[in-house]
Amino acid sequence: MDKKPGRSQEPEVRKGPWTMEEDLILMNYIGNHGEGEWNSLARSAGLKRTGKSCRLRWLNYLKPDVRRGNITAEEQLLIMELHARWGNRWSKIAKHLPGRTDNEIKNYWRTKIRKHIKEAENNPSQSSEINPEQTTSSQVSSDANAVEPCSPTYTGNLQEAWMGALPTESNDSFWSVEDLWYMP
DNA sequence: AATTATTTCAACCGCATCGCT
DNA sequence: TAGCGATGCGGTTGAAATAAT
Repeated sequence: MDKKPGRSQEPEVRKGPWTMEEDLILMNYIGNHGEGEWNSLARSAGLKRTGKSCRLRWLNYLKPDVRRGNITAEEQLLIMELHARWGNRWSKIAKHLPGRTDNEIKNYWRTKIRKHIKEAENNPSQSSEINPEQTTSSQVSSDANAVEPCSPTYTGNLQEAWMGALPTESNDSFWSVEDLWYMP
């Protein structure tokens, strides 16, 4: 797999949290060239990151149509329904939740829903709010069967795309992605 | 106010799959 | 068709944030 590109000199590879500067570089590069060919993208953009890392950062965080903020009750129901159907096929599930990433859904499941299941098991009388075994197919089944993933293709104007996709409750903590789009 | 425990989530890792030669 | 590189996916980790004591 991760083959060494050069035998003689090992390229420096950064790991860990992305800096604002790296985010900017990645966004600028993708804004100009589009996404894809992640390894060469990482090299050409001058990022000391692996292509994998760039892809993950873009898809899970920087991409304009990534929705941030709380999972809604509808989304939660949908996640439970789809998980009951497909199991841990997070990317498949994510395709039915526009703007949500597989990573986000996976994390959400592991933290919130599993916790509720555990609580429900310990306390069956209070388990009415969330019950993953009780699928609510009437609400979501038709939608789930129509597999129409939102198009990830590069449209050429990322900033417009981002503005259109801005969540209304985007008062998230720390510096946010929208801050980056307005940087010179 | 300080310390400890718990939760959250961004990012990494390894494996599987795909497409090209 | 085997070999190889690129990409995608799911599991896992660990640092930061938050809650509890």
